[in-house]
Parts: sequence; C-alpha cells; structure tokens
Amino acid sequence: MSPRVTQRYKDEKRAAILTGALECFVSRGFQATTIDDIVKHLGISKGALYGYFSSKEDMYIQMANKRMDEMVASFSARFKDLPRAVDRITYMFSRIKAQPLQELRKWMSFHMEFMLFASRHPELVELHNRYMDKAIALLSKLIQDGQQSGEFREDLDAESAAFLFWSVRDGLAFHFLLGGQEQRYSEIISDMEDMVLRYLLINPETCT
Amino acid sequence: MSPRVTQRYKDEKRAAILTGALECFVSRGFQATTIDDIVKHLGISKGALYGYFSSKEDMYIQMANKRMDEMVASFSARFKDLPRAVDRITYMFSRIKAQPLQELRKWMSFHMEFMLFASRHPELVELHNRYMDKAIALLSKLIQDGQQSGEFREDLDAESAAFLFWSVRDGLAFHFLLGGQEQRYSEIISDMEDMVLRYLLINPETCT
Amino acid sequence: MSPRVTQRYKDEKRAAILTGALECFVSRGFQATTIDDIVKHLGISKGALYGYFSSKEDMYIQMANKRMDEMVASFSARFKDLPRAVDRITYMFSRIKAQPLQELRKWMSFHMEFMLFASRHPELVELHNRYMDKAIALLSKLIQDGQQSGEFREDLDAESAAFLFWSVRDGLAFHFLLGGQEQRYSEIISDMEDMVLRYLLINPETCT
Amino acid sequence: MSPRVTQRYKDEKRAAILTGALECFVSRGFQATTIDDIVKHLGISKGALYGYFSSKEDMYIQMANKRMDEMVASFSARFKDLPRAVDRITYMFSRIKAQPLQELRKWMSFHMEFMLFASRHPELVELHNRYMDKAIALLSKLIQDGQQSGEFREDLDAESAAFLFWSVRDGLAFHFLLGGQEQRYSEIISDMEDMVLRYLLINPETCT
DNA sequence: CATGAATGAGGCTTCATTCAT
DNA sequence: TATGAATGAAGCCTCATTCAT
Repeated sequence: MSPRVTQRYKDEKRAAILTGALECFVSRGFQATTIDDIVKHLGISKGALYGYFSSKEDMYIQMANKRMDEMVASFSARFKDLPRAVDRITYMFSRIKAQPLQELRKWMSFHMEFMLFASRHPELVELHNRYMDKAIALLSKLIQDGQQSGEFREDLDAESAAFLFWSVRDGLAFHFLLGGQEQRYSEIISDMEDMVLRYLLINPETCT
Repeated sequence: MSPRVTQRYKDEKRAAILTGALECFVSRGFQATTIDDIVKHLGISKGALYGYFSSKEDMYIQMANKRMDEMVASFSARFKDLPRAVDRITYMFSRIKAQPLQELRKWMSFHMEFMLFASRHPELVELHNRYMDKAIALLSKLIQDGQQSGEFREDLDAESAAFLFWSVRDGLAFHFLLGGQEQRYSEIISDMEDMVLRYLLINPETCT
Repeated sequence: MSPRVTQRYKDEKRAAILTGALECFVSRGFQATTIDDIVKHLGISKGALYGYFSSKEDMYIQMANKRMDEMVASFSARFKDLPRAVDRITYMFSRIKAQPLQELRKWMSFHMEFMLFASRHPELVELHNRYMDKAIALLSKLIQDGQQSGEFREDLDAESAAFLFWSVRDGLAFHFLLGGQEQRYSEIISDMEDMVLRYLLINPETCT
Repeated sequence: MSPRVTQRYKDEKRAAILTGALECFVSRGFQATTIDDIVKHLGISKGALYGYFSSKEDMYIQMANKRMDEMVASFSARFKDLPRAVDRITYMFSRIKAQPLQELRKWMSFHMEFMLFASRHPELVELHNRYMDKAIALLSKLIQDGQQSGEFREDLDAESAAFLFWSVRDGLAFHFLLGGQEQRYSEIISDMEDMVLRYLLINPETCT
C-alpha cells in the first residue's frame, strides 16, 4: 500500500511532468533546457522527477512517443467521418493551415531536435522508425483507398507516396521554422496541397 | 612583410580553419564538437583559433554563410550549360541522387542543427533569410525562365513555387536522415521529381 | 495484543532486516549498497526499515556486532569437544580451508570495509576493540591452555601470540581478496598453519 | 611550443597533484574525499586537475602504482648493502618498527581502500596483481638466496613463503589500524619477526 | 506501524574561453 | 601571433532521509 497514492495519481503526475517538460523543451530546446529549468517550472524536486523518469533522454523519448501516437490517433479518428480520400488529404492540409505559425515552429523545433538527437543515438533510430511506419501506414492506407475508389492514380506506389507526403509536409514546416514568407503561410500551404493533389489525382483539373 | 602578404596569409588560414571545423561539425554535430576536437583536427592551438574567430558560434555562422554561397554559386554556374528549365530541374534532382546517403545525412544534420540554432538566435534569422532569398531567387528565375519558354505553367507564382521546391527537397533529406526506406532512396527521389514536374509542367504527360 | 508478543515480533523483524541487509552489504559492499537495494531485497518499505534502525550506519554497526559475537561463540562452542590446544588451532585452520574462496572474499570485504569505516568514526573504534578483545581472549586462553598442558612454548606472551594469530589469519584473507594464488589457496593456508605451529609448539618437528 | 611550459613542469605539477591528492585520500579516505577537497587543498581549479588526470579513479590508480613502485625500489636498493638474507628480513622488520603508528595507519587505510576498490573493479585486479607479483618476486628472490646460502630451509616453496610474508605484514598493519595494543606495537612486530624467522631459518635457536 | 513519493544537498565531470609566456 | 594550461560555472544524476497518508 502506497502512502495513499494510487496508480492513477502516479500516471497523472507522470503526465503532468511530461507536459511541463515538453513546454520547456518546446520553448528552449532539448539541449538548452536543464533539469533545473524543468523542476523549477513544475515546482517539484529533482528527486521527484527522477522517480518518474530515468534521465533527461528518457523524458524526451516518452514525449516523442506520446506525441506521435496522439497525432496518428487524432487523424485516424477524424478520417472515420471522411469517406473520400481526397477529403482526407484536404483535411490534413486544413489542419496544417489552422495551426498558428508560432505553434508550428515550436513543434517543428521539437521534432527536428528529436531527429537530430536520434541520428546520433542509434538505439533511437529504430524507435523513430517504428513511429514513422505508423504514420506512413496511415497515409498509405488512405492512398490505397483512394486508388480503389478511383480517385487516385493506380500507377503510384502507395507507400512511396505516403513517404513523400510526410516529407513534403515536414519540409514545409522546416522552412517556416525560420520565418521567411510569413505573410504567405497559408497561400504556400495551398500550393503544396495543389502540388500533392496533382500528383495523386487522376483528374487534377478538378482541383482548386 | 607587406600587409598584403599578411592579409592573404590570414585569409587563407581563416579559410583553412573554417574547412577543418566544418569537417568536425559535419561529422559530429555542432553541439557535440568541442573546441578541442577542432584544434586537434587542425593541428593548431586554441589561441590561434580564437585569433581568427571570436567564438565557436562565430565560426559556425561564417561556415554556414560560406556553404550557402557555394551551393548557390555551384548551381548558378552549372545552369549556364542547361538552356531548358526542365533540364535544370532534372539536373538538381540528379545532384541529389548522386550524393551518397551517408553524405546527405551529414549535411542534413549540419543544416538542421544550424537552423535550430538560428531559430533561438534572432540575429541569425535575418542572416539565414538573406541566404534563403538567394536560393529562392535562383529557383524563381529558373521557373520564370521556364514560364517564358513555355515549359512551365503560367499561372504559378514563381516565388512560391521556388519556396515549395526547397521545402520539398529539404523535407526529403530530413526524412532520409533517420534511415527508413534506404533501399528506395533514388526511387523516392524520382517520385519527388515526378511530383514536382507534374506541378510545374504544362504537359506533365511528357515526363517519365 | 500483549506487549510480550509485540516485543518478540519486533525483535524478529529487526533480526530479519539485519540478515537481509547483511546479505546486501556482503555482496555489494557497504558504500555501494543503497537503502533501496536493502528494502527491495527484503520486500519491506523504507519507512519500516527506519522504524527499526536510525540510519544505514546504525544497521551496519549492529550487524558487525552480531557477526563478531557469532564468530566467537561458534569457536567457543566447538572448542569444548577439542581438549588439545593444538587440535583447536588445527580446527581453526580447517575452518578457513573449508570456506569457499568466494565466500571468504565477500566476508573479507565486509570486514575490511567495516574496519575502514570504524577507523574514521572514533566512537566505533572502542566498540570494535571490545570485540577484538573477546577474540583475543579466546585465543589467549587457548594458548595458555596449551602452555599449561605442555604443548606450547612457555616463553610466549599468550596475548601477543593471540593478536599475532588473528593478524596472520586476516592478512591471509586480505591477500586472497584480490585473487592472486588462487590455485594455491589451501596449500598456502597449510603453510601458514605450519608457520604458526612452529612458532607455538615446543617440538615443531612433530607437525606436518 | 607550449606557453613556456616544459615537460618537466608538467611532470612536476602532475606529481604535486598526486601528492596533494594522496594527502587527502590518506587522511579522509578515497570515497570520502571529494574533488572539491582536493582542488581546495591544492589551490588549483577543477579543470586543471582534470587536465592531468581523467578521473578521480585515475588519480587513485596512478597513486597506487607510484607507491608500490617506490616501495619495491626502496627495498631493492637497500638490499644491495645487505648480503645475508636474514639481515634483509631483519631490515624489513626494522623499517616497519621505525614507521610511526600514525603513518602506518594512514597508509594502511589507503592500501585497504584501494584493495576494496579494486575488488569491485575487475580491471584493477590485474593491475594490483602485477604489483603484488613484483613484491612477491622481491621476497621470493630473497628467500631463494637465503636457501642457497644455507640460511633458510631448503624444503620451503619460496614463492608461497613470500606470499605468506606479505600477508603477515599486512595482517599486522590491518590490526593496528584500529588501535588495540598500541603500547605493544614494536613488541608484537618483534614477535612476528620471530615467528617468521622460526619458519624460514634452518637453526631458529640462533634468533633472539 | 507501514508506505513510498518527495526532498535537495552534494558528487563527478565537461568545456568555452582567457591570458601569461 | 601562437601556445595550451588554467579557469569555474554549469550540467546531470544519486541517495539517505523524511513525512503525509
């Protein structure tokens, strides 16, 4: 029997720490954020933090896990209401457009820093790829559905196209990270949507 | 000794240091590279290094400058021999395909790390954007040339399309950083080339 | 519940904790053993442990007390069945030989670590010396008995010889701690027995 | 060219650090001595210390190396002037007797702590054994010389006897660590000398 | 009494930068 | 100018002990 502390309490505390730490990582970056920053931000002690996570790196990994899971889950859920593949693609772009640039930048820097970090820690590459696979599977399914429904070109390899899609999205976010073209943010996203649909659709003339 | 010689010596030494430091940054990363690593790699002393650069950060910035200048210059030079816009695009993709994945990854980490670094140092954002502007101008000119020659769609905004192009290229490199889809490397680059050309060309059927 | 039962329960629990903690100390060492190690090994809580002992150090001291008491008691008991002094000495060496080297090493580290610990904690020195005195008295009595029975040299100071005996035994264990001469373990113990008997006996020729 | 710093300067500084650190280790113990203690004691910075030694452990090892080398060298040198094996043994005991008890205790605790430390760090065991081998070789040679000159018993295994000798010496120091029998210090050492000589000599009657 | 989450001082080590020579 | 030993702030993590439940 714990000191009146349930598993639920612990789960919530763990989640709260993750949230607080994420705020720090997102605004200052992983490397620049110190353990002291995090515990001060959360108002807890270092020992408490290390009771829930074994290292700064561990927190980072769990955080990335969580975010990727949530992203995939969120899209999956929404797709249920969108029967047409093209609408799903459109929905994804609308989500990107809807996100304030400020937010996008924070997430993008978190995302980039994680990938850089992972690129120097071989054991993380596999973890990352597992999640990437989920994201690719999500899109790949979408594209295959579109092919079966006659919306998308049959000659495309769905998996490659899915990989391409995420690359394109991240490349865009990547370039918005440093701020050029701010005024044109949504305009450029629309162009990208246009480019992607021209690539996928059988009759691109129908778009725009 | 005449000041001319001295100045020249200094310029060469400065360039040599930059080259050596770049090798370190590219293979180990900016944060992970220590000043000791650099001076050991170059066979010079710390004092000498600090005589040419005021800080690790300073070296980094000058290096990024140099690299971006070289990239733009290299493409510009090559474009002289390629009259058709579509061939220039094709050439750019061929360059990407020609680069060993290992190399691409190193450069990508350097690039990403610099952008992350810049995103936390406002004074660098402007610097970065100045260079991005050059890169966009290069592509923008290419696209406009293509529009005038009747190769590319007239209704595209050349600058947006240029921005899109670089985003797409970097997004791809970004995702190859962590290794998934290695076997498909050049296949996916070709798909991307296909997508870009479908977006730009008036008669996409002509491609591949 | 009657206080008698409670007291007994407490004594047993205290003893159980001591036993479990000893196992940890012996295999990992005092400094390297954490309170967490001990409570995990015992399956109790930290609070429970601190209800019985005021500190890690307190546990250590009580443990050392117990072990020394047991050692002296064990020899005393066995000596009842061995009338000749020389047989008692021989018995003591046989006990050393019988102990697996692995065990000897663990105990030796515990012993050494405690002595080091005590050497920095003056209040423990007296405690240790009280126990050493018992061990010396045990041997001293044995030697005097041997002198009276005409087995041992009359000109020896029994107490000095007893001190010497323990020194010799511990010196041997000390050197076996780090493993040299493993193959010769029992051979060297026999040599030591030989040396000790040559020192004690009136007619050393009779030995071996 | 260093900043006017010769190799000799560095060697001396390294030695000075070792000396200062040894003082700390000897008086407080290895585990209890912090890097801060050492640098404060020496009046240098932490960085300076880490420029000469890669870790606290590294200092410890180099220190143990040095001490063992010096010990063996010092005895070897002195043995040149002592042709008779028995005189060499006597000299060794006289050195032990001459050492103030206070000194002996400090060295003994250093020695013990090193051995304990080594017993938990397998890579150090070999190092220790290499030095032990030198010490044993020194004694073994002495005993063989004594056997050839007809001073010592022919039937002894020189190496085992050497091992025994050091065990006996260390066992004694070990027991003096905690202070009992202070008044009898040199008396007990003489007894030990007597015991050892009785074991080695062909005609033990000749001694004391 | 038992529980174990929380505390926080304190340990070891790194590394960008300086400055006497 | 070149050198590299020295600096010391700052980082990550540990763990004996406490105390609310």
